[in-house]
Amino acid sequence: MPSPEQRSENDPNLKQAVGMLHKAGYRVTQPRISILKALIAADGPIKIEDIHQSLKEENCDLATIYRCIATFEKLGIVRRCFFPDGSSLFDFVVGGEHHHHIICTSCQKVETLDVCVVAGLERLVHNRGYRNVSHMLEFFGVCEDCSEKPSEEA
Amino acid sequence: MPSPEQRSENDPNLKQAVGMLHKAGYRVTQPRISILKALIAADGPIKIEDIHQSLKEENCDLATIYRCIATFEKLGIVRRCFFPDGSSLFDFVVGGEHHHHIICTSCQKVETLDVCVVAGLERLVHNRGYRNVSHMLEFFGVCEDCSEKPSEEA
DNA sequence: GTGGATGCAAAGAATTTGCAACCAA
DNA sequence: TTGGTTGCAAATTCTTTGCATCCAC
Repeated sequence: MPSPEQRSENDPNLKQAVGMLHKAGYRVTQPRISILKALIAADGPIKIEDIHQSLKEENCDLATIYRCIATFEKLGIVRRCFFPDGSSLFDFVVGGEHHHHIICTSCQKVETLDVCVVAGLERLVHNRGYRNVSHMLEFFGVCEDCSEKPSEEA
Repeated sequence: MPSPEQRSENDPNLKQAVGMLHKAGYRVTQPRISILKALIAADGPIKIEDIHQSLKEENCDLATIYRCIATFEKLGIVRRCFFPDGSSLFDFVVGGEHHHHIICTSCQKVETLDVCVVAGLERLVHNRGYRNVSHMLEFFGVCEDCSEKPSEEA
């Protein structure tokens, strides 16, 4: 029976991401693998700082994480998304369907919304003469748990 | 014939925003009016730094701009939106239709997209138990001008 | 007159960069 | 072997905060 360690080693999405690095001519280093695993384990958007926390055993430098994430973003391995306060999160998108999120503005819980009606609109943008079109869509709201709870500051 | 100065004084959207400030119990100060005018004049999303630039005659402090924008955002006078690199822009939304943008990832030109098919989806999010639902949608792409130009670094 | 708002300066947070040592290919 | 990558530390950039002064109400 594979340990969680082994399972994550064999994760097909990890393999695919590593393949993308390799094919693009980037080196497959220990820090990069660790960061990819952290992104996959997060199973949703995650903050740079949280990646750093989850990698404190590996002693991976923050600057390295910023540099790797920038590389991953360029290769389309991760996608940047935003909290309403402007902070950035990164979402591992290899091997998954295009999707969006619902972010609770109170507890910051992130839920995945597995529909995307917007993709069709990209065609419209393309017709306006734009190339390499992409989009970013996030929903914000107060989740059920938070709205049932009486406000802390009340 | 009114000068541009006078016209902006009488802008109904400015008046409405000022009314919102007033009704919420905030003071209507010179810096706040100047910042609102800069936002309106921008006619689209604008960076904090650009507001600061356009107000250099008024000698308005950056800290003041940050504080005012935060107030405006809370009152729904402006809406935050994002460049793909994570930097924040602010869009004056009083008296306008809900809309989205197409941002050129090359020259950073911002175009307004006057359709919003997403509003209907907010209902879906609401049905999941979320309250105070809002959303953020931006399109990114390389505009016609930029894709016709041969790349600078080529 | 009075409390909220501003300007200034300093603190804090987030992100980037230079460079020598390191290691994946 | 060798150039891409990392860790460390310093630099930059972005944003917030404390506080005395000021002004909108």
